[in-house]
Amino acid sequence: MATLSPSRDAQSGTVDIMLVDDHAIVRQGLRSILERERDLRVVAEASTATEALTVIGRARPRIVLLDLKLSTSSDTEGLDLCAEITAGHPDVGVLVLTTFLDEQLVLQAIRAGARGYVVKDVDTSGLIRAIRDVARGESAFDARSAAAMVRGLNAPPPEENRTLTARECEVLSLLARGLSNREIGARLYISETTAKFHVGNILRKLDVSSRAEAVYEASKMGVI
Amino acid sequence: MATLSPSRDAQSGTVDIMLVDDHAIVRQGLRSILERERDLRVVAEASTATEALTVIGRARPRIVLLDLKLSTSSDTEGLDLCAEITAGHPDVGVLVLTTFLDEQLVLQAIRAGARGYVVKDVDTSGLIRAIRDVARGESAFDARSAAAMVRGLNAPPPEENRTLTARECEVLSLLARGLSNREIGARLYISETTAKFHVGNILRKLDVSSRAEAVYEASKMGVI
DNA sequence: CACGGACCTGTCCGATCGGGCAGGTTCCGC
DNA sequence: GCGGAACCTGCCCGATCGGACAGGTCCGTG
Repeated sequence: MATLSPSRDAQSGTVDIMLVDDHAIVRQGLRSILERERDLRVVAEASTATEALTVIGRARPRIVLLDLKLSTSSDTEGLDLCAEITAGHPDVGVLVLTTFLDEQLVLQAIRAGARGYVVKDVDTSGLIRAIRDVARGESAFDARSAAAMVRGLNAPPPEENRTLTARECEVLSLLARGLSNREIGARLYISETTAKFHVGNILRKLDVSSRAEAVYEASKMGVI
Repeated sequence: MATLSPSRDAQSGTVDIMLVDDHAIVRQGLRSILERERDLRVVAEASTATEALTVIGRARPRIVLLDLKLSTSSDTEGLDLCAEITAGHPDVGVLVLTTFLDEQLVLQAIRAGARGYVVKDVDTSGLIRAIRDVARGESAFDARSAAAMVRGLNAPPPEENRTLTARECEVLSLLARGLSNREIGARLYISETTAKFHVGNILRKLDVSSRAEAVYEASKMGVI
């Protein structure tokens, strides 16, 4: 059968896939799932970005299944790899497979040339459908990713890096110290409801969705 | 009638009070509440620690009503002032009046020589009773403060500065980036329940009660 | 082998959080 | 005077959090 000259025909033939994930377990799991499909074939694996770039030239897959995990260490490694692959191999479809949903990440992945974005908790059939879609040259985004993408596209346009009001800065400094809404209210002589109101505005302006995230941002901003 | 030689008699006479609070409004409010009582008299006010130490020598109050607010800036200023007053003026009773309850703060205040700890949301009569108690040489802690004190005394004895396990460090680093339990679980390939379990242990070991506080501690620890 | 420690999982519950809705005041600039 | 912004307040709701249960595995030490 040989790996020579893999089929690039859109209609038929085997879809050659490369798996990129730093966990061997995950790669093995994906491999066993995908190889149950007669039209899918895993032709290569890689656990790092550099390894992926080395292997992709020889394996010449049609699809790269890329686990975009912002692991504890680097956040952009996966996105950079995605960009490099799509730049160097325009005929390869990168399908981002990630553990969970992040609006910004969906958009960044698209900018990096990804042709699909699938959250890992989709069922097996969803993943396989996505692979076939991308292999046919289409895009593949599951419902949640698509929704996130739309939200992300709608939000950022006017998404001012809004500046915090004086009061909000006050609240942020307390919030950043781990105080609850009730405690913030007590310290500022305002009601818990009002503290919550300010916190809500801060979350919106900092573009985060939890106070813990806000504390993280505050620490990066040097507010603490 | 003169302020000369204020009565130090335990049984009778006027109780001279000094107010220490950085908010003029609060001082005014306290003054009007206290002066409705015929046996209470506000003889001095101060808005800062240094001012308080200057004024106390001339005013010679029996009671110092000290607002121990860990304002946006300094956390220990109030406690330090409390310690200085009780050291330099052992016949003065310091009654800590604070916005909300904090177990550690109650204990720290006691160590700093405070003879009472009243949370601001007690009713007026509770405050006045506390002042009269301290003036009589007794201690005055409202029910909630007393309960907090007991809890604080029971907890800390073996309170190890427990060290985090490897897994907990991993979780902390994600937690400190503002991730939810679900997200942490997803990234570590464990269930949300387990993530929650680790977070719980981290909170206990760091001696905090919310993830936002944990992020704050983590930032101080340089974990971020 | 038995024990403890680290890790993993689940369920239940009350408290808090975050968002949405509907108001109010004050102050400043047009 | 008439917006508009910043601030303040209340009520509702579903989601998440944090704590307290009650289990389980694996592994290294005694």
